Amino acid sequence: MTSNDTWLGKALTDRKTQILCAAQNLFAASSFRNTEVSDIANAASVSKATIYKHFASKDEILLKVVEENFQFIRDMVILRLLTGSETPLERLKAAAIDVARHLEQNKSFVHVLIKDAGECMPEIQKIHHAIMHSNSTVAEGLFKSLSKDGSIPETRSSDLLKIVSDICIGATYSWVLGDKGSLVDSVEFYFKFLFQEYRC
Amino acid sequence: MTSNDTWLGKALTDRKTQILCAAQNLFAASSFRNTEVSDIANAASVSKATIYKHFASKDEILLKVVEENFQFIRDMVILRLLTGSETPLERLKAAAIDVARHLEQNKSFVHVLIKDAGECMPEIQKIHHAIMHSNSTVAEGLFKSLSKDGSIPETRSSDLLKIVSDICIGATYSWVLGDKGSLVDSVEFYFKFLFQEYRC
Amino acid sequence: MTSNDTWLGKALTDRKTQILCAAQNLFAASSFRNTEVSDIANAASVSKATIYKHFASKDEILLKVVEENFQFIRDMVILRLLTGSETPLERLKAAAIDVARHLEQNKSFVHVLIKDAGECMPEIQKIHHAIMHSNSTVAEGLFKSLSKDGSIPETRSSDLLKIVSDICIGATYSWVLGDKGSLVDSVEFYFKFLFQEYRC
Amino acid sequence: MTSNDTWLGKALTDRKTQILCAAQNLFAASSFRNTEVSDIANAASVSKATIYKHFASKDEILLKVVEENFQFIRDMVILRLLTGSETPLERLKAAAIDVARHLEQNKSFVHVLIKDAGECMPEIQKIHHAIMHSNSTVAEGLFKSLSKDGSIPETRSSDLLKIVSDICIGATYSWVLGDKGSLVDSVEFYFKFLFQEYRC
DNA sequence: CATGAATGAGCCTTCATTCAT
DNA sequence: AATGAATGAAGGCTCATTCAT
Repeated sequence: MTSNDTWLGKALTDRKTQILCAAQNLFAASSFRNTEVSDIANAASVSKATIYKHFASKDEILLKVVEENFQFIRDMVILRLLTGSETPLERLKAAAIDVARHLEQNKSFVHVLIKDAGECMPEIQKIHHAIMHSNSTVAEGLFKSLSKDGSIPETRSSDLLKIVSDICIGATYSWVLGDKGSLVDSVEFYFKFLFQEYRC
Repeated sequence: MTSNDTWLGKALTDRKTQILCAAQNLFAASSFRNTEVSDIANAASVSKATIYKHFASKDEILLKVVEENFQFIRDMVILRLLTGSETPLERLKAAAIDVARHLEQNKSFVHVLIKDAGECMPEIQKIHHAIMHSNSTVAEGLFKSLSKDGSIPETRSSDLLKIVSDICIGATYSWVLGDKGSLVDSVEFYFKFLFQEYRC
Repeated sequence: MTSNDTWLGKALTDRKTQILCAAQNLFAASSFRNTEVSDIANAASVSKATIYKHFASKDEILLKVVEENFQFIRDMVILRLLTGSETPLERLKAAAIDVARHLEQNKSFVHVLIKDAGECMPEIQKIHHAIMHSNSTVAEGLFKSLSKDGSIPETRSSDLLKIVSDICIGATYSWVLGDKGSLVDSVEFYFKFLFQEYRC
Repeated sequence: MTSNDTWLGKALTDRKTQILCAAQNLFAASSFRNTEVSDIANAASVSKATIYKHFASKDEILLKVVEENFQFIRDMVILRLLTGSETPLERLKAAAIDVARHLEQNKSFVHVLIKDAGECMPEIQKIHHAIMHSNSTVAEGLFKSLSKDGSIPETRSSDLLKIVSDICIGATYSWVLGDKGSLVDSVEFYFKFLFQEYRC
């Protein structure tokens, strides 16, 4: 959980972390374009020159914010998919809910992602690809698990990943736009809807 | 398909339409931030001053691009939902596929929407709200139709709208990120998956 | 007197006069710099293009405003100085008061003159020179009159003209700045102060 | 005389003073309108951005030039009026001559004042009012002095102030227009003419 | 002749970035 | 290492002026 003195699990005593955390909040509150480097400097209580000691450019700050968040989430997902004694589908659901819970506690990152997608399309595409394609750790982990199992015979496992991924993306987008409700609840509902109650 | 001489059904002989069309393509190709007003002027074969005769600011150009596209889509959806002799669910599917087809032929607008979401969040939220809530024409049209029907007894119709909406948003996002495949196919697949083959 | 349908004695049915009158009022109300040609066009109820049929540039409009006003005033002064049966000093006073009265009824011209002096320094200098120096009609007229007379023996007549001129300029400047009081009264007071009551 | 390394008594080592001094000279040489911010930057040997660190806008530069000059002159007048052992009238004359001498050494400020009066009318009106009205330090100082004295029984002291003020304004205006002669000499001449030689 | 539409040159202002201290 | 001061490159916007109708 993002408390007042950590960001993605890192202590805010670290200059770099301070700057990234401040930047994320400002980008979320207005946008990358409308946030000046001096705003970040003020919010992080450092000088502009200090920022340029740690980051090569304003763009790099955004890049690092996105990279570190994505890395954090990927680690979280992989850990959840590959460990535990539940069925593969249950692990997928658990991973999705973990991510949803994390985003719910880091809404500012989602805002950054949506508002400034244009500035970090390559990063977004990279992780999207990394999750979706079978030569990625995430997808491989899931597919191997499922192939051992017999739970989803009618659907190819790559289709399943896409369905879950798309509906989670949509749910997240809606959640940010609507600015109310619980993302975790939405994701849980969708899993029930897709795989449990409404299915034979 | 968007031919070379119309934009959202309007003739490109109109100066304003020329400018909006050029702007949309440039915003999509790079981004709002990285597009200069003079680029738009060149692309639309008019002078900068002419642009400022038609729009109060650069921001307003983006706003109008988004507004006019949304209006076009809304009209398309409403028409499809409220007319025709199919069942309500079939009409919802048809509307979704119409939108998907339109977006597939206007991919540049989707790029603008995703890349520059931060610049037009209010507009996006407005239409999202307008579609999702029962006092809107879209939602009312669907709900009334469904209540007359008995097709989806287990699910509240507002849930249905949210499911379809979220999965379409997610599909659209993925489609743009992946930069290949057909959005129409995705949407058709999801409708089948949700409501036909895989259900009892 | 500037009534609603004449400007410096010319009928406002004439396009050029319409434009000059409108321009003078606008320049006075804000300033040359802050008045756009389109403002003048609107005020004169003509199009911008029509203005450029009558004047080569915006600068020329200001020039003509100043020139025509100065010409009008010069004619008025000369007529008053050279005709009439009063003593030369009385005629000088009468001329000064005539000018004061005219300016009081054309305050907008004084505003233009003060606000936009920087744009028409050459014209102002030209008339200032024309009035002050003995090879000008004004000065010659006065000097000839005074030399026939013996009224101001202690003062050279060019000094007298400068005193009267300077004090009238100062009075006019103050009158515009103070935005109240009567310029005619001021000028009359100064003539009394300088030449009658307070002198032996 | 304004030496090369001070402006209104302030060292030109100060950035703000450098900028104001450069601006005053440029405004005087051409005009506010025709002076670009980059001209000021070049003349002051700083960058445009530095100018905007010190002043909010180009307009503010002109405002400060006028304000600081007026403040300097007011202080000079007040000091001269209120101190010294001469008679009040002599002190008024001395103050007027001090101002004349200052302006003669700062002709560029007078040029600014006359050329760009339209841009700083409020400031000009403010100081004119401050000098002329009895609740101002300047006027009060003079009036109190005169009332103790019996030197000008025939004239109300506020009339006196207006006469002196107007004739000095006129003399200054003429001096700038004529572009030759000494302002100090003019003012001395007028004081003699008004109060000494020519009076009984 | 009158005009609405179009323009291009140019200005003010901003802001990411650097550097001397 | 940290900073305050300085900057240059660039962009949004304006407005006097022109031209086809």
